Amino acid sequence: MAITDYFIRYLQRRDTLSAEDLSRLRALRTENETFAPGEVIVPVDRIAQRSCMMLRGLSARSHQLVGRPEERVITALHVPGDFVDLHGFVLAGLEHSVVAVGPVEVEFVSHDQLIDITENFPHLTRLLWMATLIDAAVHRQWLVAAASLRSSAHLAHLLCEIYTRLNAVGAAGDHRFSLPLLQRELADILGYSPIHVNRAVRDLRDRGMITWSGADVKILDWTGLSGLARFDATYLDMEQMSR
Amino acid sequence: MAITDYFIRYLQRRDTLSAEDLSRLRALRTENETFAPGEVIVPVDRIAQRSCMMLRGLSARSHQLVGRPEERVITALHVPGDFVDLHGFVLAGLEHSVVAVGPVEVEFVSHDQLIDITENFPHLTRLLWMATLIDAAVHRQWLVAAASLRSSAHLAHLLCEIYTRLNAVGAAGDHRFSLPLLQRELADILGYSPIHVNRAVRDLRDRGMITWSGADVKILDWTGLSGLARFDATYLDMEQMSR
DNA sequence: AAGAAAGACTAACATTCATTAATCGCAGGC
DNA sequence: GCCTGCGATTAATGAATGTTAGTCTTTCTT
Repeated sequence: MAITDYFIRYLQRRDTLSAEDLSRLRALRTENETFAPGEVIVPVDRIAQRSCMMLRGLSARSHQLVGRPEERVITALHVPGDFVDLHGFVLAGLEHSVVAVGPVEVEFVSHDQLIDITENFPHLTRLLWMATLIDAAVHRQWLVAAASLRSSAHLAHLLCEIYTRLNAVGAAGDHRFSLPLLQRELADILGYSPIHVNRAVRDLRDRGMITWSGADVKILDWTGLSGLARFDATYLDMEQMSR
Repeated sequence: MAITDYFIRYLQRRDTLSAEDLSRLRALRTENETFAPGEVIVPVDRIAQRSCMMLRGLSARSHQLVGRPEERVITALHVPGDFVDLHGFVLAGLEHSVVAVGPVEVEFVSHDQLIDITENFPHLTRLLWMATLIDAAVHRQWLVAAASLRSSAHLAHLLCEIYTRLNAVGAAGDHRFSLPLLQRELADILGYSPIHVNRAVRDLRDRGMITWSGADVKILDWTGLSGLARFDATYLDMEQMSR
C-alpha cells in the first residue's frame, strides 16, 4: 500500500477524483511513523503543524477530565484511511489527544501542504471538509446511541460501526476483525464502568451474537447484532456523489 | 440587525475577515423565513439546495429513532449566529432534521453561492469549515458530558454551554437567558426520562444555583454551576487566530 | 517451575435512573 | 367563572448501572 492510498480509497468511495485531484494527493510529502499501544500520537492543546492519516491499527481521541486526571473519555475511534486530526488544521488547538490503541502506523501531512490544497484545489478542499463532517456524523450517532441504547445494544452498535468502517477500507471481512481494545478502554468509550462492559460483552456472547477472544472479534449473527443496535450505516455517508 | 450580521460576528470573534471576505459575505442573497415552535426547518434525508443561519430563537437537530417513531434524540442546539446545517452543503443528505424550539427566524443561503465561495475565497472557505468543526467539538463535549456527568451536573453543563454561546453573540447577559425548552425536550437532549430531568432541575434549584420559570433561566451561582459541570469553554474555540 | 502482573471475570451491595400513576398549577377557550 | 389540556411535579417501585472486593487465567519474568 503506497503513501496515502487508503485515504484516496476513502475519498473515491464517496466522490470522483479528477486527475488533478489525484495527482495532488499523490504528490503529498508525508512522514511515516509508528507508535506502540498507549503512546500519544497527537498531544492535546498544542497548535500542530501537521495532521495524521491512519495507515494501520486503531487510534482513539482521548479527553482528559479536568480535576480527575486518572479518568478519560474516548470520543472517537479511527481506522486505516481516516484523516484523524484533520480538524487540527483549522481549529485553534485540539481539546483532546490522539492515542494509539494497539500498534499503529500513521502518515503525517504538513499543514502548509493543506493550505496549498485549500488555496488551489477547491473540489479537493470540499472532500477534506467532507471527511471531517463524516467524523461529526459519527459523533452524532454516538450521542444517539448513548441516549437511546442500553449496555448490550450500545456495545453492539459500536461493533457494527467499527466492522462496517473496517470492511469499507478492506481491513476486515467475513464478519471478523481485530479490535485491540481493553474492556477498560471500551468503558471509556461507552461511558460505563469496566465491570458493566464485561456484563455487556458476556450478554452478547451468551446470545450467540459474537465471539471475542483477545483482540479477535467475530460477529456470528450480523442480523441479530445490527437489529439489537438498530444499526443503520447511512450516517457513514458512503454513497457516491458529486460534491 | 442586517442580513448575516450575526454570522459575521461569529466569524470575527475567531479570525480577521479581509475586506474581500466581508464584502462577499455581505453580498450573499438570503431568504428570510420564520417558524413556529415544533416546525421542521430542514427535513431529514433530503439533499438540500440551501443551508440556514439562525437569526433569532433556538433550533435543534432531531434524530428520529428507527422502529420507535415517537422517540427522538436531540444532538445539537443552535443559537443566533450558528450556520445550522452548513454540513448539508457537503454531505449526501442529513441523517437528522432541524426543528424550531420556540419561535425561530432563519436565513437560507443557496448552495450555489457556497460553491462560489469555495471556488474563489479560500480563506472564507476555511472559516466556513471551522464553523462546522466547532459544531463537532460541541458534539464531542456532549459525549464527554454524557459519559462522565450524572444528571444534575449534566444538565448544569448544558446550561453553562448555552449561556456561554448566547452571551458570545450578545443574545444573553447578566447570567439570564431565554430557553424555551420543555422538560420533555431536555430529556431528548440529555438522554434521561422527563421525570429524571425534573429531578435534576429541582436539584439545581434546591442548591440555589438557578431559577427557571417558563422559558426564563437565571444562573444565580455561576461558579457553583460551572464547577459542578466541570465546564471549560475552550472547546467553543472562541480565540482569535489566523486560519 | 515459581512468582508477579495484567486483564478477564464474578458476586454482593449501593446508587442512579426508568416506569407508572397520580396530583398540581397555569393558561386558553367558552 | 368554569372547564380543559398541557406541562410541571411528586411518590413508589423496579431495572440498569456503579462500586468494592475479590478470584481466575494467561503471560511474562526470573
